[in-house]
Amino acid sequence: MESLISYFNNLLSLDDDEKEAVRKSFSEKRVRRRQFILQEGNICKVNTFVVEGCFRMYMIDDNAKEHNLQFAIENWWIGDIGSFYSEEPSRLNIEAIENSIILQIKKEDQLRLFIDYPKFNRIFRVFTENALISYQRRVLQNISSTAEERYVDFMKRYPFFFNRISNVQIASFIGVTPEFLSKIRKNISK
Amino acid sequence: MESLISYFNNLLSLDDDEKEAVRKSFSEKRVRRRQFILQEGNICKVNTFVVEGCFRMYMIDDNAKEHNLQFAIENWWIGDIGSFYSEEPSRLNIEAIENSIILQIKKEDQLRLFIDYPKFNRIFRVFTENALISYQRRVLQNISSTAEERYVDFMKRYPFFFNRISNVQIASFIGVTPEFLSKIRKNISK
DNA sequence: CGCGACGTTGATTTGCCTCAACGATTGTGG
DNA sequence: CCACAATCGTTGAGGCAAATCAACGTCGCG
Repeated sequence: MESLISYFNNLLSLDDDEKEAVRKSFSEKRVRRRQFILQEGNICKVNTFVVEGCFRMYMIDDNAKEHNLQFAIENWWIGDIGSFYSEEPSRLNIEAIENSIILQIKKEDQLRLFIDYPKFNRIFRVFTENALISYQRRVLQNISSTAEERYVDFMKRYPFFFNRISNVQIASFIGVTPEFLSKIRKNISK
Repeated sequence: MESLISYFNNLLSLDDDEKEAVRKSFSEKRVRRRQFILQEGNICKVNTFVVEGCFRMYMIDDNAKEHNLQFAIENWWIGDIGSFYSEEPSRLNIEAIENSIILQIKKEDQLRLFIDYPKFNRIFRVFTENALISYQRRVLQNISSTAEERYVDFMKRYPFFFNRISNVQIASFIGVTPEFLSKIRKNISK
């Protein structure tokens, strides 16, 4: 829990009331590798902060293929924000890649936090802006780069995923097959 | 200006003070077709609301090819949010596709608005969330759909762009060449 | 009028996928 | 602790989606 407090505190310092509100609003949970915290068809009712561990969020398409939209490790947020706000069933799945510890807040508690402590409005606005910026960059990259360029950029941008996320998962994230990623890697290593 | 007031008012009703603050914070501008409101290398210092007209935001890649990241028409926002917040030079261009009328707010005025009238924090948070959701969907679509599926979805989602944005621009948005889009259209019309 | 953007078509090339096979590693249950 | 299954990473042959390049008619605009 204290890791979340200090995460917030780094963005915008919190007073004791606000810290206490955070402690009351979030609840801790442990999940094992391969467990799901969201499955397709369900409404995403919580926003999740990763204290320890690793997750992937992905969609299954009509041909039963999985496409990773996002990973999340320590101090990252994860959730289907579309389903969370619209309260419609999600098309996404969120699965633990490692045994993990998370902190979750329910929608109503988050809204309450925004009303009672406006500071969190600002914090979450900034957080959403940063996510938006990174998705924008990714759209641009998808429509303008080759698979090799996307892979090189991925490794440069997220070096800490090395040895933590398999190449199968990385391939799915950058939008190629594992076989082709293998050929890319072979090609680069020369 | 009143179109912006009623845009805000629809999301979260404004009192007279807040309306006045909006009038003071934004300034109106007219731009002609082919004029730029942001060019690569400059810092994006303003957030823009389109009152009338149409814009496209695009990147030029190393092979001098243009890639449209976003369009904006009446009641849409446009700007390079990454450059706006980081104050680093933008890699994007924003060009008027039609003669247009816009309302712009400078970064410092927007921050002031957030501080003086917290309601705008919430409004802009919601606006950013919606943008994030749509970029997420686009990333997923780019890594999971064929060009034809992306085109069909584009036309269904944005039917009001029909006859307003050329196929060259649409092709660039969905990430294909104009020649291939032409073949897709031929194929669909059967 | 003439020029430049647009939309289209065809021929060719290429980036990436599909399918099949294999050894190496990991994990799991008996 | 071993045996077996499952997942992973890799390689190769063949195929398909989309890019490239070139050409041409149309249209709006200066």
